[in-house]
Amino acid sequence: MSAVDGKPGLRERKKQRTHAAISDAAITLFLEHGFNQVSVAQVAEAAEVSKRTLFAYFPTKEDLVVHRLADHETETARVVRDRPSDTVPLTAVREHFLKGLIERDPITGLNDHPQVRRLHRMILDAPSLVARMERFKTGAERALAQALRETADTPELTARLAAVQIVAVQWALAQDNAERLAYGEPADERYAGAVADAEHAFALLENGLRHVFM
Amino acid sequence: MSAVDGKPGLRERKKQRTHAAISDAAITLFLEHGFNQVSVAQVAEAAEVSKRTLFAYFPTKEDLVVHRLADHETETARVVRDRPSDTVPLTAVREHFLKGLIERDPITGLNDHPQVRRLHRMILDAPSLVARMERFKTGAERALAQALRETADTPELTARLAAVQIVAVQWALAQDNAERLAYGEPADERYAGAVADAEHAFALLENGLRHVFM
DNA sequence: GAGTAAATGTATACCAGGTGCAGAAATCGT
DNA sequence: ACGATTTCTGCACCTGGTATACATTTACTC
Repeated sequence: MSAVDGKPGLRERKKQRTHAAISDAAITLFLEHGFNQVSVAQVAEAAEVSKRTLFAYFPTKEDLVVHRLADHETETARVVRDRPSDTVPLTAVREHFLKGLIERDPITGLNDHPQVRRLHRMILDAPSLVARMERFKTGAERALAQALRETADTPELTARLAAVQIVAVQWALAQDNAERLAYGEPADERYAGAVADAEHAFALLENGLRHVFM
Repeated sequence: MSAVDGKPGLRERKKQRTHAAISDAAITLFLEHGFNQVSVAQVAEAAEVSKRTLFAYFPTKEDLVVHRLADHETETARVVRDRPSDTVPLTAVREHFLKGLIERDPITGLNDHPQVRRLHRMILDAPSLVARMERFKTGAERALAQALRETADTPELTARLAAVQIVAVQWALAQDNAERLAYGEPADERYAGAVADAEHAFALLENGLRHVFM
């Protein structure tokens, strides 16, 4: 058990290689033929691994795709936690999202690299993957609610309400961007609109729906 | 096709009876033994129907449970559409939700009848059912966004943003109520708190998160 | 460096949800 | 009552996922 060693040990390295091999084989096949058109058995064969081993690394077929986003699940929560002490949570989240737009972070929906777009399309075409993304969203809500409670000592319910609103809005923005790129609009061309929409959305979050309806 | 006849025809009636028989058998078995512990084959047998026929009526196992909520998917959208002309959408939704609390509408999470609570628990215990509920939520968002666009001519993106916020908040409120009832709190005792929380939540929607964090 | 315990991997058989198909049975219009 | 049309059924089949029992590899100890 060499946990803090510089050398992770052969076993560990081999595991990582296998993990990557399976994941790569999966993504490659899925992108080429579609998620539902490729069976896990085929993925296992392409990765030169038994089906059972595949399921030892990835609990479900969907995880073969979604595990790459695992870090993003707690991203917003982390942003809130790590914000400067003179910054209010919502501002930190907005700044982070705008930075994501600049960097064309795929999670903002504003990345038009063919790989990313094909991945996006693949997910939308597979209901089980869409469902998985929803679960992902729920996880983000929970993490954010906890971060709000702990760093802005927001009361329980308020934290949950704020969290679901913030996550839902970010998600909607990203979906809107991705949708437009899927339609063929280049990211660079969309950028200005994406920023404006984000500003609008976060202003809505801050000021409420009052101004919309009245 | 006798759609408006008094006589629906034998075929139609039989279909409805079969539909109900399958659904009832499913719910009964699921409540008794748990969703994952009962196979669709068992449901089919209990309903005296072939497995193939079962899937002709319900596309997936989850639908055996969720089809009962189908109407609720567009409920908020309907409320917005049918609101009096001098009422703003958010107000209509709030009033409707508060009315739901009074009536102990299960969708508000404030119904503590044993049947309802067991159903709720059953759903939470089955990941695939939870996933299905999320999809349900997404449907509600879309329907509401459209209603907002059409009856309050809210611009596309704004409508979507408002819709996801409203749906998310209602959902959070319902979940919070249901959670407390699951904990053993009687609905009548919870009622006052539920109303206060709902008012708080809708005020948040109206006035924004500004007052929370600043 | 040999030997052993622990961890990983494999083959095989199995279960459950879901679909395709061919034909039997019920319902409908006339 | 009769043919046309739906609906139901049984069966075989595919796929995702799991259990079991066994083989292989790695790591640790002396």
